Amino acid sequence: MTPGSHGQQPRYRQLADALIGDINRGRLKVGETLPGELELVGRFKVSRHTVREALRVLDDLGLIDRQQGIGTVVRARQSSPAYVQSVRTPSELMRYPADSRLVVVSSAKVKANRTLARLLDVRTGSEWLKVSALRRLKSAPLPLNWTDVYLLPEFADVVPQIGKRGLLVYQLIESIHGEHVDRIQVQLRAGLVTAELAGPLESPEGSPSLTIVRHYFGRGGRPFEISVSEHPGDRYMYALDLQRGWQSSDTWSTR
Amino acid sequence: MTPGSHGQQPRYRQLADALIGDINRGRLKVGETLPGELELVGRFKVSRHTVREALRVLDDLGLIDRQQGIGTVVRARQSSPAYVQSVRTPSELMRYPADSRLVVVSSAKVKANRTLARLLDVRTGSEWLKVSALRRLKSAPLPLNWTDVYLLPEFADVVPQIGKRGLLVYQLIESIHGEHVDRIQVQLRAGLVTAELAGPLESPEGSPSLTIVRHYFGRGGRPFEISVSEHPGDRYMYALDLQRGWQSSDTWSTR
DNA sequence: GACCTAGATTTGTCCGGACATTTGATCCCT
DNA sequence: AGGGATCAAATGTCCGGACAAATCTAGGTC
Repeated sequence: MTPGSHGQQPRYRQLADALIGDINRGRLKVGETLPGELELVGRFKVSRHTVREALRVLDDLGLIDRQQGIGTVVRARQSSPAYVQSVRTPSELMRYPADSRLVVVSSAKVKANRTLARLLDVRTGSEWLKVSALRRLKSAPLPLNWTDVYLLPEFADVVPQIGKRGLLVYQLIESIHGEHVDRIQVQLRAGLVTAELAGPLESPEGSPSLTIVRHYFGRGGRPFEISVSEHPGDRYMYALDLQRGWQSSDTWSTR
Repeated sequence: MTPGSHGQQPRYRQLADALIGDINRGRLKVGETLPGELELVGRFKVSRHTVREALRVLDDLGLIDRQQGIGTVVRARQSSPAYVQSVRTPSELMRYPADSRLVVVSSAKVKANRTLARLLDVRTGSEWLKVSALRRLKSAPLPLNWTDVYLLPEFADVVPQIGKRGLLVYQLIESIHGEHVDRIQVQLRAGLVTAELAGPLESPEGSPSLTIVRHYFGRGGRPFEISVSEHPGDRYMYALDLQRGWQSSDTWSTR
């Protein structure tokens, strides 16, 4: 193995690539054990450190399992990509109960500071219109959730329509501005009801809350709307129902 | 640093934990440069290899950036969720990170009392085999989640295989018993780390936790496996990424 | 056949060393 | 003031070695 020349990969990467190639081609099969470290040392004329660095690359890709005393076992032919499953329709995914109402509480222009930029995964300093709203059910005394919607400022004129036409915010933007949602990214994580939201949500500060962050991307690949919702734990559950065999009727799917 | 005693962490992990603690506490601040490798060698009386192994742990957690000629810069006070789950197919939906291990902690027969029956959405009085397990990431010092798996008693024989063949529990049942998953229902809600789980999860009691309940239904429409997982809030984020236009290659879909 | 022990195999951890590469700072010359 | 060369500092890569720990297998004994 001869690195050191210009543009050549380090030895450990060359070895990693060779092993990955063997696995991808099926020469090394899932379930099989790789040659031991010492054997690879002999075969490729490199140090054990180099071999271990190469194997670590495969490990990071999820292609192999290493275990002391046992050896290195192939466990996937290809590293798994990060993609998403298909659902019926985004509107169904986003849907709240039919009898719920979204009531805008406030709106203001904000510039994304470092913390907000990280939360929204946008550029620090970028400007957004922040619309805060409370969703209530007619049938329930307590609010369902609190949502902060961040819009590109050019879509400010949809704010008066929010909660009024039975459409979701991104649908209002599609309807009024011709913007087209190409991709939606949804993140769910555990949060807590903050002191600030305890009042509006009528929930004890510090109680559990389900945080859902949604990014709506247009054709150009940039997000034009981002929403952050807090759902007190006892009032909201996010559910998926998967069934083998059904083909989604919508054109939404994983990419 | 004195490892070698029973149950003690390797030196590189002790050093990693010390540095992580400094970063989490703010003693090492975001944007600051860590002491160089040679300085850490001198300060902690370990080899440069050990220092580099420790720094790799921080790197894997997303806490630091290392660059040749510049140094090691702190870039996050806390690690981003240990795992962001984005998926292509339902089987991937159920998958956890490539380098995670599920370790069975206990198993016992239980009869569903009223509370459990409601949680599991099963009949009160029905009998289940409850298997408790902890999932850990190789690359993360803290456990990812705690899972209670409830199985029909007739599938008790798969328990010794759990965590051993790289298969999910329902796949073990399919493989060993010919049971067929026809439908999976996934529910996400906000929870809290209970007193009981604070120890095993190494997370403060009362801190937020993402609860995921999964029901696996067979052809007859009855659930044969139900799992309840608790993920401390700072270690897990559930993500969906939807894109218009692509057709899923799998036959699963929502209904 | 079951059990126990010893040995072999394999990866995990740790050490010390050396050189390569990258980056930034400093100094000198024009 | 600007540009180039040099040097120092830092991480990246590679080597060889040693011992620890985990696992499995073979052989012997009961």
